[in-house]
Amino acid sequence: MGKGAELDSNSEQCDNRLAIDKINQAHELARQLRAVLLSSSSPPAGSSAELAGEILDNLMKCSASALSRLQSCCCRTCHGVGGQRSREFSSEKRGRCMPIGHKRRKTQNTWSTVTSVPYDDGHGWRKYGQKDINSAKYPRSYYRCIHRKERGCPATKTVQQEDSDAYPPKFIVAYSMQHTCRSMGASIAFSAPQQEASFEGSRSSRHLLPPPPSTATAANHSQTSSPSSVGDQDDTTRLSISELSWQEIMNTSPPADTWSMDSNWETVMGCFEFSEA
DNA sequence: CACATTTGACCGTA
DNA sequence: TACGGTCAAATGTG
Repeated sequence: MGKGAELDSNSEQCDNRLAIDKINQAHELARQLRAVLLSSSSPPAGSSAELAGEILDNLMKCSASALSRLQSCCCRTCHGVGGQRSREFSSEKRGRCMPIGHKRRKTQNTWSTVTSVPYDDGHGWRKYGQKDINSAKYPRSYYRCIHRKERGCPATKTVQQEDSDAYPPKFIVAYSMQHTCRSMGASIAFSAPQQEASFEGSRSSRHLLPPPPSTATAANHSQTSSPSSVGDQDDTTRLSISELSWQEIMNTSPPADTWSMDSNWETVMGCFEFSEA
């Protein structure tokens, strides 16, 4: 109907555009930062600089992913958020605009990352299914936000171990829908101490310790993050460094004389704050 | 007992 | 019609 919707749509496009610009900016900054880090005399394996390089790689991957997602997503208002599924409703959704979560294959509005620590991304997840996937060696596990009930948070993710038997094993984590449950006060949970690793031994040097390799499927490590996990942050931001918890990144941040990245770091962080708004 | 996970069935999409 | 995503009863765990 009318202009209201049109206005909303326009303003959302504006927001998306802003988001895209900001992510682009962050991506570029991350690229520069990475170059600075890696150019400063090739760091020894396992050093903080190397770790930072890895983090930045992930950051860049995630920002690229977020970008493509934003650019391809034009239907958020159409989908809305917080869709509680109902079978009654599902029968009448043949139209183009069906509610989210209705057994639609999620080729859109999803983004993924590859990580060896798929269960420790700062959100609480509850497993609701597992399936053997046709072409995959390992089953895929399905998780949804633990706040789905009380807050109607629509966020879901799937975790699937890559076919390769590499060690540490890599997991493809595909996220779908943004968290709408971020009310736990946190912006970025630098200080959130309650977040326990989702699998044994993953707290210290989590980035180097994979879940027990496996035959054990992803599901076997599905002790979900505790509900009191680190602040529910918008995934666009949080995902960027999902492979390392924020507090760990900060804890491992060496002094400025080692990294000389103060300004860049703050700028990068500043860029990502927009998604909190 | 409450809550989380497992698992088979159901159903929409491609 | 095969495949993938979700539901919900059954089961496990503390």
